[in-house]
Amino acid sequence: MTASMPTMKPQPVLERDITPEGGDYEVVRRAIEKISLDYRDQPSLEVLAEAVGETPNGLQKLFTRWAGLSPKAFLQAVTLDHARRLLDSGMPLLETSFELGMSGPGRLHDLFVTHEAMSPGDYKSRGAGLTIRYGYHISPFGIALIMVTDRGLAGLAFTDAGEERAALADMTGRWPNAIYVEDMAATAPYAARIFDPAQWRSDRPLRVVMIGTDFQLRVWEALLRVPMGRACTYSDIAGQIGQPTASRAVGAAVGANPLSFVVPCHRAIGKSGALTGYHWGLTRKRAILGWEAGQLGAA
DNA sequence: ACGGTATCGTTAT
DNA sequence: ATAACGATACCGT
Repeated sequence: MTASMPTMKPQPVLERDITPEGGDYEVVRRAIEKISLDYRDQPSLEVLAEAVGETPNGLQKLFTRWAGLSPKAFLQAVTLDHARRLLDSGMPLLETSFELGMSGPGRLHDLFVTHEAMSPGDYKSRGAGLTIRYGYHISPFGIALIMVTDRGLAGLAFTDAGEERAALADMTGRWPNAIYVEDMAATAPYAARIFDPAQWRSDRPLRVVMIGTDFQLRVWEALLRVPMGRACTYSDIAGQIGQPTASRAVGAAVGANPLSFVVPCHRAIGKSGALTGYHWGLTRKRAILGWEAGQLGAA
């Protein structure tokens, strides 16, 4: 109420949304919510359009522009069956044959990443001595909160309009001793390339810093090996890091992933094919998986 | 589909 | 120390 209310948030100024896909997400999100709510009765395009306040034609266009996938195809991509298919198709996924040291260049199948591990005991604890610059950017999956250090990308969170503050608190709470500076100019280049598949190339690897416990680091590194268009189970990862009975702990570690999307925690699903959960909302997980399916088709 | 239980890293007392 | 807590999985019913 008073003039001096430091917690009163200045509404973050978002980058102008030049790409249509970014602005589409709000509608897409509502459509996905509707779809997952009653996917059993396979809602028609008309019903869907009605629910999100678009014309059938408009929704069809918008959806295809966003996902590279028609609403109908997307609807299929959200079913249990499809999720199960993501698990199987062909070769064993988490082969140890990949060279992937604790810190050293690792490689993501799609987005290329070189990562540096920073376990809290190893470095100063809880981000002490670290300066983190952050900024909000429009992404295909809502607003992305991006955090960088001078060594590379350290955090990526998602949120929706009006909830930026909560996402920031969530992230800063993970490394409470770091110094935070809002600096959109520093984060914008990351936003631009992370969400544009055309820029995922090995000749320009994305530098990433992973801050977590040893266990978490092993889980996140395992995730980095899951290629786009595929999925693995929590117990797959447990087995792969040599602790086959720890699938529940793996779930917790996956949930603690500070680098959403870049470390593809959305590709971890239950053994039944159920999506089970996502820190930034199950709807977002569906959106990302569906969007990836569309990107694959476009290639 | 639902309920109980073994399991285990993390966080908070 | 220890208790509570999951984005699990498995076994009943």
